Amino acid sequence: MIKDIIHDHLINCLQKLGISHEKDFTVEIPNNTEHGDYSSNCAMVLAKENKKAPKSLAESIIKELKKNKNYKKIELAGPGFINFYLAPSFFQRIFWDIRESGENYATSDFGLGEKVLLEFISANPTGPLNIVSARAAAFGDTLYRVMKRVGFAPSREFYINDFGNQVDILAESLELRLRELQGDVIGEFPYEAYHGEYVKHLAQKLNATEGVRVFMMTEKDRIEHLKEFALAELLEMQRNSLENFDVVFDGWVSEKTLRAEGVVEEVLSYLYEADCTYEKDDAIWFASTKYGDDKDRVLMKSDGSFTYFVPDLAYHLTKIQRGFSTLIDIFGPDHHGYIPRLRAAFSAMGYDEKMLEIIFLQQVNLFESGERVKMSKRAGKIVTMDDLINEVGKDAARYFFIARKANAHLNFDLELALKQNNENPVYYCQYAHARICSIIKKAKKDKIWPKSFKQELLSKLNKSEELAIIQKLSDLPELLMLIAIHREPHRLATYIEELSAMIHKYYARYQIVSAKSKELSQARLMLLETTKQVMAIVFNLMGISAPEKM
RNA sequence: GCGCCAGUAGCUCAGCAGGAUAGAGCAGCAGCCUUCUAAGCUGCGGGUCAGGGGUUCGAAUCCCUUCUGGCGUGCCA
Repeated sequence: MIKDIIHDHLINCLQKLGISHEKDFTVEIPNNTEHGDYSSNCAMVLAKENKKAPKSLAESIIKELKKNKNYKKIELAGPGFINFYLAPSFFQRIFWDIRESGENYATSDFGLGEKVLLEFISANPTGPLNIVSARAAAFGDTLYRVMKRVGFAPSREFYINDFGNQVDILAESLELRLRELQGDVIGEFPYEAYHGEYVKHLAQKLNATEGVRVFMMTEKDRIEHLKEFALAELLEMQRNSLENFDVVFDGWVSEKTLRAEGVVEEVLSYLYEADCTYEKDDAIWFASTKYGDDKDRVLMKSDGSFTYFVPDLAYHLTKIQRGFSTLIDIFGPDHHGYIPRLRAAFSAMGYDEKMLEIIFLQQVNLFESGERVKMSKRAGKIVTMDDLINEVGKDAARYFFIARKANAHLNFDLELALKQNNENPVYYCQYAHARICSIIKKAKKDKIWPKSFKQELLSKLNKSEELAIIQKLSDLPELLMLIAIHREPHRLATYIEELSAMIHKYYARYQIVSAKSKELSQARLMLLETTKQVMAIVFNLMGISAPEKM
């Protein structure tokens, strides 16, 4: 990476000059192009420890730096910045490296194979996935893809909450719908029950295959049977929705199975050993306040059943037991009260709570015609993930979900996502890719596309727009590392928009295919071909398609 | 009340973990298709970075505080 190369040069010079460099300094791309291609603050940062004025320090560093031919110009500017203007040949060499890397460009072993578990969605299996789940799916999956590319060993998991109250209510709701179908008068549908149409559909399906036989079972067997049926159906439904969204999980972990395997008891015994449990009001409590929570939490309710917390904690324990050293939970906006107790339990069991990392996704508001679309889960009036994908398509949905940072509310404009014009950033970016494809097609038709691009063509790429595109391409490896470290996939969207803008402008300003000389055309085609490849890499990370034509 | 998150152009949002004159898209106005896709490009206007204090060479960015909005504060999940 260019920044690293410059940073290394600087360190070299500092050592040669005997300048102490305890403090870290940076090399960055200035936001003002008049400040060079790259800029370093090293003279200002190191001034104090060397007891020199920033400017005089900078002057001696620059004198030494100028011996290197990679730079066209090096300037001292402002309060002591060192600004670097790179020689075109330097950019051209960088570009050639990017080309040679091909599809492997911007892969690295940066993550050192660290096992990271990404848990996301983990919605109740009691209905279709909603749009917050869709956001979580896009976010989690893209983060996964980026982390994998830069050398982590990430894994995606979905925790199935297939035990307990909600599932019981689901079974009861199904039973009522079934009885309805068989002509029973059931009166008003209970408030707490699941009102969604999908329950009726399940009932119809079951009625068609099993009919009255369901009611010949004992009540206990019947409820179990209904539960199993509904869970299997709904899980399949959720899995399908996710597949349509190009999100595939590496593991689906069932709460019910965990309970059967005894992990829950294991967790309880650890908490008990840590001497942080007690009994009160017929319930068993976890003294989480000992570890920073603001109130103690119930582990076992007075009716003898566990709270949601205990099996979930057991699940987290299995993550550690399976060798994951970083556990990332991607939660919806309504769970942050839950974190202190999870952390407290980690501490109590002797694990470093820093292993546990929580990312909160804020809520999603749908807008249509400038009006907020109101949703009500209780009344079964929700816009589901499937609805959204059917309406705006996978590409637009994934793009818009990724384009916002996690902890910001997301206003999803349905009309905008549907627009096939310049107002819609998804199309803007995909169009840039399609444009390149069509230029390449034309070049092949006009027979100026070479069998292979010769390295000598590089010197033809010297327009400022061309060098800027190369610089942008060269940013990607570092960007992916930053995205992985800071868990910020939204930066992919910013990147692809900037790159796309550069391509559209380049297209408008320069003739590619019928440029004055064949060599010049080929040089530009070479640049575009590589840009296309880099764009495809980014689109793939975002899980959206890279269309050849639009 | 307490806790978490947010507040940047008319709107939707970036801002590279402290850098130089705060950016982009949309909306508004004015232009550009006999030429590789006009789903594009060019130009113009638009800001008390919610307010106030602090830290330092330097703050939208870090600390404190006030205000506004969202969410949470179950023996629900």
